[in-house]
Amino acid sequence: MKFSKATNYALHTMLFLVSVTPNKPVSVLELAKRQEVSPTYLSKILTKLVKAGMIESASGANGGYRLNLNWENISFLDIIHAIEGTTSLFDCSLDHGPGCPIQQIVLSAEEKMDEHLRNQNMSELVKK
Amino acid sequence: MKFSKATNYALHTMLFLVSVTPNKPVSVLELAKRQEVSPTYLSKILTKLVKAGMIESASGANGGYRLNLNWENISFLDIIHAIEGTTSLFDCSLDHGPGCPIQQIVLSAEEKMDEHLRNQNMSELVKK
DNA sequence: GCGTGATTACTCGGATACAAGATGTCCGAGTTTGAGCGG
DNA sequence: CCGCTCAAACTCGGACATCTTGTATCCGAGTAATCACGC
Repeated sequence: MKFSKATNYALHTMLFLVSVTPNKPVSVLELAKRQEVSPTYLSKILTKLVKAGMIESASGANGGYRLNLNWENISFLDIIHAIEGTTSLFDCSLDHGPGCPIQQIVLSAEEKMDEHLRNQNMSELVKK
Repeated sequence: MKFSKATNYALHTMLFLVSVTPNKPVSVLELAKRQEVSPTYLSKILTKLVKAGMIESASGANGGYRLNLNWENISFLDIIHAIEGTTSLFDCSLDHGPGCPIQQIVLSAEEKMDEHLRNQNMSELVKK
C-alpha cells in the first residue's frame, strides 16, 4: 500500500501554484519540468484537479493552469481524494455476521489519518 | 491506495486463531475454507506471519498453525507491517531543498493512523 | 491602421503501450502422525 | 506386544501464470493569442 506518484505530482503542483500566487496561468510544460515528469501525463492528473474544482485551465496560447478562487480552503485530503478516489482503504468483503470488528478498527484508523489531512490546507502550507 | 487482500486474510486468520484459543494447530485448509481463498495462497501469507514471530507452524500430520505465546501483545500494526512491509506510504523523491513540507505533513498523518493501529491488540479484539 | 486569415502555443480526450505488483496455481521436497504388519 | 515400515496428512519453498493497476506515450481535435498581409 502506497500513495501513487500521481498524488505526489498533484500535491507538488498545488504547492507550486500556491507559492507563485499571481493569477497568470502556468503551462503544464513548466510544471512538468520542475517535477521531472512527462507533460502529457501530468496533464491528465491536472485534469482531475480541474474537475474537482481546485484549479482551472486556460486553453490556447499563453494558457495553462491556475488556482481557483477557493484555493485557501483546499485541504490535503481534498487533493488526495481527487486523485486516488474516495473509496476507503479497506473492505472486509466477507460475511461473518454484520459489522466486522476488523473493518471497524481499520476504518477508524483511516479516519484518524484523514482528519489530520483534512486540517492541512493550502493557506497554511504557503507560510512554510 | 488500498490495503491488499493478503492483509485482510492475515487479519482474519489472526482473529480466528485468537477466538479458537486452544493450542491445537489449525490446518491451512480449514482457515482457507472460512475465507474462501485458496489454501496454497493463504499458506504463503501465513508463512510471513510465522517469520514475524506471531504464529508458529507444525508440519506433518495434524499439523497447521497456532498462535505464539506472545499473542496478546500483537497489534494490528504488527500484522499489517508483516504483510505489507514497513516502508512509509509516501516518499517525495524529488529534491527541492531539504525537508519537503508535503512529505512531513503526509508522514505525520500516517503516523496518526499507525498510532491507532498500534493500540489495537489481539487481547482487546477477542473480547468483541 | 484595420480587419482577416494563417500560424503558433497551448489544453483535452481517447486509445494504446508498458511495467510492476498483487493474486493465485503447480509441483517437488521435507516432516510428523498413525496405521499395518511381521516377528 | 513391540518395533519396523509405509502411507497419509500436513507445511515449505521456488517457479510460474494471470490479472489488475499505475505509469506513460501518441495523436487528433479544439481554442485562444499573436503575427502577417492586403486593402
